[in-house]
Amino acid sequence: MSCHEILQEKGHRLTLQRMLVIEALHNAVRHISAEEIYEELHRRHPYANISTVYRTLELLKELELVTETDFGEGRVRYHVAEKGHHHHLVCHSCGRVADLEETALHPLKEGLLDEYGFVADLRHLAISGRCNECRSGHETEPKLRY
Amino acid sequence: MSCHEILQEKGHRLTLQRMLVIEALHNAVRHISAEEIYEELHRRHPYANISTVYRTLELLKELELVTETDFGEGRVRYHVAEKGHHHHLVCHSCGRVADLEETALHPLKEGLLDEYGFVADLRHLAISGRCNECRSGHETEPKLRY
DNA sequence: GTTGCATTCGCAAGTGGTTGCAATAATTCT
DNA sequence: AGAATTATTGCAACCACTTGCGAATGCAAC
Repeated sequence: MSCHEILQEKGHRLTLQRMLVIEALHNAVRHISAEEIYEELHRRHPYANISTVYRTLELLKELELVTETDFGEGRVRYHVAEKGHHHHLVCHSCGRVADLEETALHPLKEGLLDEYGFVADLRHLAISGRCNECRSGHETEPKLRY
Repeated sequence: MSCHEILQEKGHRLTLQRMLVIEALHNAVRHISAEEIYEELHRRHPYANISTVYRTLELLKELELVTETDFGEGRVRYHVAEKGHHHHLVCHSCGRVADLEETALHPLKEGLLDEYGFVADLRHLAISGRCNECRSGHETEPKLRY
């Protein structure tokens, strides 16, 4: 089911602004910022406001259609949930971002449920640290970011 | 070794502002916000500015003397590192915050090191989710917060 | 197609946090 | 103790994001 159908089904209105935000999210190669989404939106709808972008992102998060990740840039990035769940390893030395399979956190999740009865919401987590390349002294420019 | 000694040893100046920020952090019962630290500082040094608080906190973080945790309030809270390391389980239904021993994340940390050679920096993490009380329908007012 | 109405939007102001810069003050050297 | 040096501060402007509010609009009912 598409984002549009889910929005409509839950009683939310399908406005032009929302459709353009969803389109920008789908067209994004990797993780996109609110500002970047706004640029796309603004190009085709010059009167649109960035607060609408933030409100739409908030709605899509609640509906679990997009996930939000803080890579430590001072701004947050968004990703369409259906494109696949994963986490990230962010190196604070070189900025390199590696993807981590969702299953890597399943043991922790199960542990928290068994021990504390706590259902952890671990979606699109960014774990910061120091990557193998930087640790071994071969600091290189990372190829993949965000 | 005290915060004061560590600052001085690393060549940082011991200003009144810094001493008052450190004092506020040590006096805090649990996790304190920058605004709360600023109130303490302002009471005894009316010309002090909140940017100094943020800059001091940034410095203390770099020296690993304080940790920063985002409980999802829209502001971040700080805690003296030497008071003990732990993580937090934050319920997004009732706001209850439970402490989680540092060791609970050791298996994950070791796994990331073995599999990816990645040294994860997992300090004072806030894991959001739904707590046992809320899941069982007995939603109560939480006693402990932050 | 028109009407009615709740939802959504644009705007402007506000919040938490950061930053560039000139003035100030902690430390070092004499 | 006083002068020189340079880290640190206060200030003001800025950034990412949020919010209150009145105006606009998508949608449902006729």
